[in-house]
Amino acid sequence: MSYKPTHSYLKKRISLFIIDIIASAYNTIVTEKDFIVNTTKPEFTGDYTVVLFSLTKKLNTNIKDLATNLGEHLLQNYSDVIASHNLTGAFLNISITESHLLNFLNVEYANSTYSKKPFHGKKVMVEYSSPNTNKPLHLGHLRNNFLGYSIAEIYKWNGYDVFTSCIVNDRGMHICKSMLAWQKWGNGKTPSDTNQKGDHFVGDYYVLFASALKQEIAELQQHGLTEKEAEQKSLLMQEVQKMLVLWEQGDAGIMQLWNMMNGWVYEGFDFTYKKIGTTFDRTYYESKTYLLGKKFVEDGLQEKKFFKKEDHSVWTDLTKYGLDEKLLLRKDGTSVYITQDLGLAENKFNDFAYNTSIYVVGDEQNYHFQVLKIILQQLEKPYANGVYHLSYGMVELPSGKMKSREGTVVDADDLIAEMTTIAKQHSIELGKIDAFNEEQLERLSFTIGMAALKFYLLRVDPKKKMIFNPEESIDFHGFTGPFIQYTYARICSIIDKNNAPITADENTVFLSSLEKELLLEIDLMPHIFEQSLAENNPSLVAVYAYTVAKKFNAFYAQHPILQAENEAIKKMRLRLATFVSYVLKNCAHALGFELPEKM
RNA sequence: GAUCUCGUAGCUCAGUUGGAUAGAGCGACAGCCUUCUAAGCUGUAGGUCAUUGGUUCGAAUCCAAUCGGGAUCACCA
Repeated sequence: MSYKPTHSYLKKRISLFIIDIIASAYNTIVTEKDFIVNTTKPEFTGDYTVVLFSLTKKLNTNIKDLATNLGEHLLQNYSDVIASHNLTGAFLNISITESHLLNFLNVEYANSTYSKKPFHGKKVMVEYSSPNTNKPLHLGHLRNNFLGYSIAEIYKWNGYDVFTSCIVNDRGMHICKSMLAWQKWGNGKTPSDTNQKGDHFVGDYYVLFASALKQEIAELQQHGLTEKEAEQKSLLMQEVQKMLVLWEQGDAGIMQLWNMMNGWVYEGFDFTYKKIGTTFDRTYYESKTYLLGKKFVEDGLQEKKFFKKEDHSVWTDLTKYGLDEKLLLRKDGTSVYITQDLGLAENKFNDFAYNTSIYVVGDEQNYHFQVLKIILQQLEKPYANGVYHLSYGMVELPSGKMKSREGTVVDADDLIAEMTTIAKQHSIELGKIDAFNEEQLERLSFTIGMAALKFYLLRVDPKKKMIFNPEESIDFHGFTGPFIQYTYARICSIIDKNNAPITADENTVFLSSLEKELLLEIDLMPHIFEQSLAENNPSLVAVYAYTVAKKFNAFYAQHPILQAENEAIKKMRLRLATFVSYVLKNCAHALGFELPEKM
């Protein structure tokens, strides 16, 4: 009759019980996939429900016999967990014993790392953020950063050895564009001259180039050229291409310009990364990995896995995978995007010997990563199969895609500042933090604003695109980060106000149905984190944290802990509150935001 | 054109991988602050799950077609 802290949640244990019973009573092997265990709908009595349809078919028996049989065996063999059962239709509803739940609570409530898996040595590399050094970060990058950070934390929680990395796209055509623009129209100005963050400063020159190019192409089109022809004929584009070749040759002047401008950008990025709490175990630079990629292409060419066209460009034929031919090296010998990713994969494997390598990159690059994996397989790299693209949808505005050229980009720095300001206004209006000094208020506002922002971006399934309406500011009420924070702060205050030691016999306690629900919810935490990892989807954790917090608030709004009818119940509720606070804290940690003890 | 993807309440999103009468938040409306934090709680209204057909005990979920949005198919990254 004692609870064993196995972290094996009830839903799973019930499945295993049933597999066991069927093996002995029916002499048949079934697996967890042969039947379903659900949480029971509120209108029926019970906690978990086994759906019997598929089992009756498999066992060639009728529902009633099977239900009676299962029910009896459950009660006999697992009486410490199973209290009772009833059958409605083909749904076998099972109730969990109160003693099991109370034991669970009493053993685990003080376990601040409840549901955390022990280290098992499997290595995961998570690459995320991956900025371009030609423009500042925007809302889409924030989704990427928060996703990458969160998924790394979820892997850690599940016992993985995690190594985070960032690839900086610091070279290529787009970088040359902003360099050329600065060379032409910058008049030697620096970010401090215009009092701008470095990334914003450089980004402005990228936009400047884009509009100049657009104008030039429009003029050429008036002379009867198609858009594509115009782009090829464009003097600006030709200059950019020349600059790229010079860059790859290591031209001293170009390198100096490149280093200077990238330096400005990094300064700006560092500021933003620090704010949003993004860190990497290692930063890779495309400028340093692309040469290795070129070598791989040469290797593949030698081994006749790739082929060269008449103009000296190098390709691989992917038609047998249902894809097209793919360019690997341009005719002028310079490398393309995928070339550097080949080198990068090798570098990452040499540095970390990963089992799995996750790339957090937008879904517009699904094709790219499909191709990358195939090419690595063509090259017979041992790490090829571990490549996984964590593809996420774009963040769009109600009017459609964000476009930097049209000025419809939601800038990351601006948004962070705005969230902090709103949080501050709320805090002052509510008047709860009057005792705070200016610095504490600033810190709290930032913590709350960031939680709102992070939760907002993480609560949605990553693979779906999401719509952000700048007209309506991000909410601080309801299904939000601040709601989790609020609940946590309340619990802290409850515990704080009860210093008096309580001694009572726990066995006299009875759980209300809501408390039971809350405990069953907490019991599910290991399952949620496993699922979240299996799907590479932090939104499950966000939803979970909200559900737990919601249930806590719902019950304790009406049943005050400190006014409980007797000491035993008070003690039990304090323990439950503590347990909830740990769960919330761990969820928040996985989602990358802080929980203040007072707000 | 080809491939992929999405379509659920006025808006933003869930929906436990095929299970019972489809759920939250926001917004709207009605209540609740002399008792642990009202960034909260309780209630009401709001749905032909894009459409049509199929598969079966059972479909928002699987299959097909249609309509509608988006992405990719670059010597951009």
